[in-house]
Parts: sequence; structure tokens; C-alpha cells
Amino acid sequence: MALIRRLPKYHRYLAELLEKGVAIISSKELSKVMGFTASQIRQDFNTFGEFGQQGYGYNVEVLYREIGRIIGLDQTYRTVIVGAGHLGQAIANYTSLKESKFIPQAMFDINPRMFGIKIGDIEIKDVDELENFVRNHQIDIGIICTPGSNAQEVADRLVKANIKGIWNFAPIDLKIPEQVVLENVHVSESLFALSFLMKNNK
Amino acid sequence: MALIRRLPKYHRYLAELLEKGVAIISSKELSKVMGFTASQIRQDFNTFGEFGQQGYGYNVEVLYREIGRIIGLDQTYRTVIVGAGHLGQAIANYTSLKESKFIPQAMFDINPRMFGIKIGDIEIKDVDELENFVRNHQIDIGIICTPGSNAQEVADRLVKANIKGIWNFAPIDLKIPEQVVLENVHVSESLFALSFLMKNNK
DNA sequence: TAGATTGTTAATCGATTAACAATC
DNA sequence: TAGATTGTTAATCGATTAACAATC
Repeated sequence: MALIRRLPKYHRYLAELLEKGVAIISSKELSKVMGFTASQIRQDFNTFGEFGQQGYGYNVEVLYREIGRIIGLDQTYRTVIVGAGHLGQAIANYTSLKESKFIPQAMFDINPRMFGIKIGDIEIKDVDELENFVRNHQIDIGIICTPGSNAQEVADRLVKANIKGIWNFAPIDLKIPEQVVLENVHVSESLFALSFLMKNNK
Repeated sequence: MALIRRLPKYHRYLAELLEKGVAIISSKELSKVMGFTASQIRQDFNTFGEFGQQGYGYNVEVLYREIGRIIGLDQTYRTVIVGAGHLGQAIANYTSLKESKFIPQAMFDINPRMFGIKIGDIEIKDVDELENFVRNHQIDIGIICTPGSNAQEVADRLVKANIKGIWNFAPIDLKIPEQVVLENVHVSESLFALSFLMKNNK
């Protein structure tokens, strides 16, 4: 569904409008700001309910709150970060995680020198403890920040420990059972897309 | 074009096949491995040329090389990283950058305490020098790793200094002229998509 | 009421899949 | 030659856009 990739963008722009004190906005005005067609905006909003008022527009605050709820920002999840390298540490420091309530309960690494070190207030533990920790602390989501070569093994272990979702930063396509949610951030694919666009620009 | 998002994936799987010593592969076999339909694979490859042999299949090595060329992996770019926080440092250490020849020439930050520090062999400089550096060192690409609040200003300055492309990690939609290539990595949008999928799973 | 804008259906567009002739 | 698989056209599917009646 292409729409769910647009939801975060609606949410972000509505937050901006709220901050600016805009109370009401029409699909036409929002269209100008966001670059989607007014028609698409109305279609999108109507997929989830009737949030507008004919002849009038959309109440920014209501819409913001509703889209937040649709995205699931009213939920809290317990997460672990696997891989405490530069990327893992950047993610651990990533404020959106806490704001969005994807709260990291621990980090895991294979390197004994890192055990016990804290990134912010998140402790790095031995990856051997991963399954037990996930089970005992009812972790919902595993964030994979390992090299590609270890990512599938980590995913398998997370799945065995009954993880509900995986946020994968490793540059591979993980094989996981259907009932586990998988969301990828394939940074290198974005880099390659940039490369293609640079080469084919003009 | 949805196709260009698939090119990196083809490239990655072909690299794997090469490593395994697979010399020839049919669209049907590749379909099994990658999860695209054989029809789509043939369509995709044919967009750029006739790389296969009827009744036979595709030569993995040739195809890998050709797709690499289409993506532009035969090019070299000079880049700068703006923002030397956790994310900027993670990017600076990101090996794909060097392998893909998007070589960082310098990092920039606003915090004087960081000036002169090296991340790997990349020096952190005063962001006030950004425009001059970009001009004098013929930088092609600016990698924006600042908070959202500074990203547009940084982008404006890069554009003024004649940057050709921007790889943006800040969580905003940059406004830049058409002739400048823009590629975004919106990590928080991925997190929100994960949130949505978690909430709506089952 | 008149003007504006939504909600929603219909038309269009683009991307994916199916089918099959060409050919190795 | 027969079997296999590409290259490519046609059919389908889904997503976007346009149009307009409903209604505030």
C-alpha cells in the first residue's frame, strides 16, 4: 500500500501546521504545501474515515491526532538493538525512537570489549543473552544493525524468541515467517538510487 | 520509476550468485530467489538492453557488470558530510560509501569542539567553511546529517556552492532546484510505517 | 441562499503480469 | 530438430487524477 508511506508525511506536515497555529486546512491548501494532488489527499483521508467538513475543510488538530492513531503512535513498544557499531549507536541515540515510544531496553553485540558499556542509558550486552532477554523482557521489536553477514542469524534467533517485528538496517533481504512484521531501511539501495540519478541527470 | 529501486537489489543478488560460482541464470530461477515475477525481471532487464540469450538465460557476470554500469557504479563522486553527530559519524564510517566511490572529503559541524577531530581519515571542519570547501574541492554531493531544523539552510548553501546532488537524512522535505538531484533516507518514516504495520498486523 | 469543499464515483494513467512468437 | 527461454506485445491490475453530486 503506497498510502501508508504517505501517512508519516501527512503527520509531519500537520504537526508543522499545528505549531504555526493553523486550525483549519482544505485539501487544496494542503496540496500546495505538500505537493500531492488535492484529490489524492481527500482519497487518502477518506480511506480511514470522514475527517473533513464539506464546504469548510479539515480540522488540523483532529486530523493530526487521528493520523497519529492510525499510524499507531498511541502504542508503546519494547525494543532491542542488535549490533552496537556506529549505526547501532546512532540508532540508540535517535530521539524519534523514544518520542515514538519504541523504547530500546538493551543493545547486543558480539564484541566482549563492549559488554557493559552504556550508550545513553542503554546497556550493551553479550549477544548470547539475546533470546533469553527477548523472552524475559517481552520485547516486541528487534532492531538489526549488524553487518549483512550476521543479520539472518540474528533474525532467526529473534523469531525463535517470539519477536513481533523486525526493523532491519542490514543490507540483505531477511527471510522471516509471515506473522512477523518486517520493515527495512536499505541505506545502500538509496545510495545506489542516488548514483543512478546522478549519472542520468540531464 | 519503480524500476530504479529494484536495480540495487538485482545488483546485490547477482553479486551473491557470482560468488557462488553461478555462471548462467534464467529469469525463472532468479524469480525464485528474489521474489519478483520472471516476467518483471525480463521486462526490467530489457528496459536497458538485451542481456540474455534465448533458450539459455542470462550470463551472471555480464549482467552484474552491466547493471553496475547502469546504476553508475563505474563513476566516482566527491562528497561532504554535513553534521558530525552520531548519524554523520555512522555515515562517515559506512564502508559502502568508499566501495561505491562516494568518497567523503570532509565533514562539517557547527560545534567548535569538534573542529579538527577526525572520523576515520575524514576531518571535521567549521560549517562556515562549507561553501568555500565545496567550490574549491569540486564536491559533487552533499550528505545532510543535521537535525531537521538546520537541513534546509544547509541545502540552500550547498546549492549556492553548485552542488550536483544531495543525500538527505534529515526528516524534512528539502526545497531545491530541479537540476540538483535529491535522494532522501527518511528513517523516521520507516519507523512510522513499522508502527502502522505492527498495529495492523493480524 | 450562494460559495466552498468534501466524499465518492468514474476516467486515466502507469506498472505488473500473462501470453506467445522469435530464436538460441 | 525439440526444448527452453528470451524479448516483446497485449491484458490486467492497482494507484492516481478528474469530475461532480452531496452538503456544510
